[in-house]
Amino acid sequence: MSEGTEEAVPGYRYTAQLANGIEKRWQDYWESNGTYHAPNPVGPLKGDVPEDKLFVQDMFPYPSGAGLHVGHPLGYIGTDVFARYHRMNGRNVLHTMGFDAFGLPAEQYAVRTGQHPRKTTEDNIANYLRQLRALGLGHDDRRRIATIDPGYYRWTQWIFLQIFNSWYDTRIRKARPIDELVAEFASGERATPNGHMWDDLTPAEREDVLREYRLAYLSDAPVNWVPGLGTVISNEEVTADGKSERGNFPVFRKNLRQWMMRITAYADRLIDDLDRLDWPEKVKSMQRNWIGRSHGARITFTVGNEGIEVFTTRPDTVFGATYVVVAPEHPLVDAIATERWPSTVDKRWTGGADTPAEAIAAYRLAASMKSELDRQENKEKTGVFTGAFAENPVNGKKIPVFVADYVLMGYGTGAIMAVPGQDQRDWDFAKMFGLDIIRTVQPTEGFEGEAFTGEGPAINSGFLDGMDVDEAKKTIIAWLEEHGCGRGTIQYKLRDWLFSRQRYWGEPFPIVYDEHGTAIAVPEEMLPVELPEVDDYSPRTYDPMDADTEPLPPLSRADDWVEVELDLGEGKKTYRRDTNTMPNWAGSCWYQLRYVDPTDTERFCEPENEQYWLGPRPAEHGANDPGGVDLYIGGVEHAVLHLLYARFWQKVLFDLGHVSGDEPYRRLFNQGYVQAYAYKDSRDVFVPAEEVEERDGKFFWNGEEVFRQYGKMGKTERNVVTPDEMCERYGADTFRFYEMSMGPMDVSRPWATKDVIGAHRFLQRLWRNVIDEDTGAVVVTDAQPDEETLRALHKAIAGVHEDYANLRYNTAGAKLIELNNHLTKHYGPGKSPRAVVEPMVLMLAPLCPHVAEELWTKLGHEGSLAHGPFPAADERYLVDDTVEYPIQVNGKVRARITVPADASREQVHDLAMADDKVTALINGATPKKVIVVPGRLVNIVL
RNA sequence: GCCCCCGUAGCCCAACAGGCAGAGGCGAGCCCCUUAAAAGGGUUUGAGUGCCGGUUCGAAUCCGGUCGGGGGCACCA
Repeated sequence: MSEGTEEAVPGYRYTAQLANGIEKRWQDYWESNGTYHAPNPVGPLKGDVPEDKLFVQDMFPYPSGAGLHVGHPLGYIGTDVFARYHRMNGRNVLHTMGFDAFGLPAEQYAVRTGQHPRKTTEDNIANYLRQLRALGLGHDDRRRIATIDPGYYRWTQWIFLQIFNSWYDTRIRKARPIDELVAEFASGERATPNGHMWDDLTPAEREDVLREYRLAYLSDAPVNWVPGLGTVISNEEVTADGKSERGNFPVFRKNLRQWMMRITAYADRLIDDLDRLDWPEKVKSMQRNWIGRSHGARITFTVGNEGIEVFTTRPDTVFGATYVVVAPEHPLVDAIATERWPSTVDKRWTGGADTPAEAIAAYRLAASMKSELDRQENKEKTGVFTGAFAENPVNGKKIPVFVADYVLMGYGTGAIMAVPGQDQRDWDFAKMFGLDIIRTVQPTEGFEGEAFTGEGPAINSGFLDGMDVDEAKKTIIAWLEEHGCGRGTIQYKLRDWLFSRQRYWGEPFPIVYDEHGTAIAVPEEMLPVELPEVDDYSPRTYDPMDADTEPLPPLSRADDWVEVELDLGEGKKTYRRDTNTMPNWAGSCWYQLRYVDPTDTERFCEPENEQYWLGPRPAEHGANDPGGVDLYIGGVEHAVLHLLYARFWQKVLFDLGHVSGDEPYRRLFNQGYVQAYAYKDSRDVFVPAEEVEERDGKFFWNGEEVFRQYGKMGKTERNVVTPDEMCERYGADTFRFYEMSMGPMDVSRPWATKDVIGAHRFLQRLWRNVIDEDTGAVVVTDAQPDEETLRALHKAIAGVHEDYANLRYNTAGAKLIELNNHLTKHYGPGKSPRAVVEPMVLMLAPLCPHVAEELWTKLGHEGSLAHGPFPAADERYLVDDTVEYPIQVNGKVRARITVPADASREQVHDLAMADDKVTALINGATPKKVIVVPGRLVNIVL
């Protein structure tokens, strides 16, 4: 490179190099001055706290080895801009970021390399912190946490014990300490399940009773076992096609003793409280859907000496039940199946078998071999007759009982009454097997479909005839209850949360087992139960298809750790530790509470601090305010996992009196994704996106045509762009400005490196309006800005205020560009009035904090602008003296008039009618109508 | 199959509560600076809002339908 190249660029031009210097300097300044430290009311972080506070939170990241790409910081910068804006307006703003650092990738990396997962994870965190710092995020670094820190997971374990040691009192719809339940049993106020006196039960027997109540409990129910991963997973982690979300392995239902969380106890509150949250409708509806509350009835159909209880959401259609279906796994199937077929049996019903027992056995076998996917893809109805008939309790009609796999054992009672007239699935089955169809709801006029699921009057339904669906439901439920053959009930899709995993890199359970295998809580003062050092981090994994395998957790091999001598009140005894670990979600269920009081060693969070930052504020947010983080930004992918679990924990803690609000996140916002183009060659292999050239709408790499696709940014796709590169090429402020100006926060958009230059040029132009590029001197004038400029300034202030407050950073940025362009055009470089430049710099600060700080200092101000002032708009300059009205004639603009802003409607009308072009068009006729919209336009209708 | 969101200039996006379709950026054209170049400056250019219909004095905006894209759920009784 020749020396001449350098000469061309003025010494004080805002180049990437200059920006990088400024950025580094301000990052150091902020750090050493604790600029973003937010004081707490009490405790180690105590300080003067203004009443006006704001808690902004990002969904914290898992620190992956790949580091951040340009998509990740979109939300982080978004929260930062919001936080900075409010901080400049005088609020006490809590904004920080920690790490959700337990998890599979670190463990798998450890398995491959023998490197301790803590080492890899901490290295990755260090790299993340370096990247985050370079972006100039205004985090309170005293509040950083990582879920893997023993000082953090001590409290995760503590909360687990709170949940373990409590039960849900359905009478008051609230969790209570388990001791209070024990007291009820002991006093006889509540009877034990087998009728024995509480005092007569052994400790193990008592524990068996309590297990049915505890909100965290051991269960032997069927769970999702993934041999390919060597662990069990929760329902929420199983994809729609029955695979594991991670690894995409087959999932098998298997009975295993596992930890469960009784989240179902909270189903109603989790649904009902959604109405009190300022969340995207989409997320709310996903949660409603997942919890799946449906109102209906359970009705008993007698079959010989047995009674089959069915669940239905349409008890009003019971007169139209023409058969009953039970799931293949239903426990009553064998009891009700008859010895042989009735003589008149329909051939289609027998599955070709000689007896019902044979038919059922063959059908069950076939059903069990079907994968989840088969069941879903092949919706052709199948089933066999049991030989038995059930009696419909409302009319005594005998109807056949079938076994069919379109009824699932896991939902409702595993049995249904089939009403083909009003249910399409039943219709399909009835057609296939030649069963009766009775309509019990009058279809609407002209209805041509099969099953009718709409509203209408009841028909063929005895005493229900003529009633609408709602009334018929109420009436029949009352009838059923009166006659003792059914009752109204509510059914949920939500299942209890499977809470244990067979992994190494997670929180150990603070539980030990005595010689009877009874689970005992580790006393609080012995927390945290730390992870032991092991030689082998891997769980035993198996052939992904091999369902007949058992989980073998890595911790179970740490013999010295598993066996532990403790004195738990009975003298020193040997106990065995629980060898499972908690799922990845545990640490993120409560981290907002720890951000509030990160260094507290006595409690997970002091009540004063919790109330200040997270407590309900009815005065501000209405009487129903649940409290919680003021703004929580993250992707929509956690809609039913993290966000449901966190709400559940919060409610338990609230019930037990540990927190003052019953929701963790008052306002949720889903940011969009930054996506990118990727290119594949003719062999379907990705090529480096950066090296692809576009010619005439086609794409080429190394002279060969390649094909473009749009999607996520990733290593595999070879299209990753990192913030590091952007900072190096343009500086962090340019990167921030560009990323925020790509579009509104909630919209996904394609990354376009070539567009970044626009943001950079803007900052260069703005810089040039303040600083002489050759000398570095400040060049603003002290002249009074003219009227027009003041109007432009105050209009910008008003607009930018509103845009920042509503997360419309793209338009805020545009207004700043507009204002700067006005200065350039109006005054020329270096001649802008200080009175306009200063507020402009302040308004720029939330988006581009480094360059704003630098200019603010150069303009002669001491210290940081992080805490304001933020300019306020002067109303006087927001209204114009005159307004230009377009005059429409029959909706088309034909003329324009300029009138004083305070002209009355009549004056505008008269002036418009007097306009030459208008009079020419009207040509003496009387208009039918003249519409004057004040401040907008005039429309003359001829 | 059911439910939700989105379609504005070559591209990314604006347009308050129906009122002149354009704020901003990229690109493109032209000019200036430059030996040259561009991560410099200036200036110009742009679509009638996917499509059809309705309501209205007036529709990108409201309503109905349709096409295209994205997402969620999916035999949940």
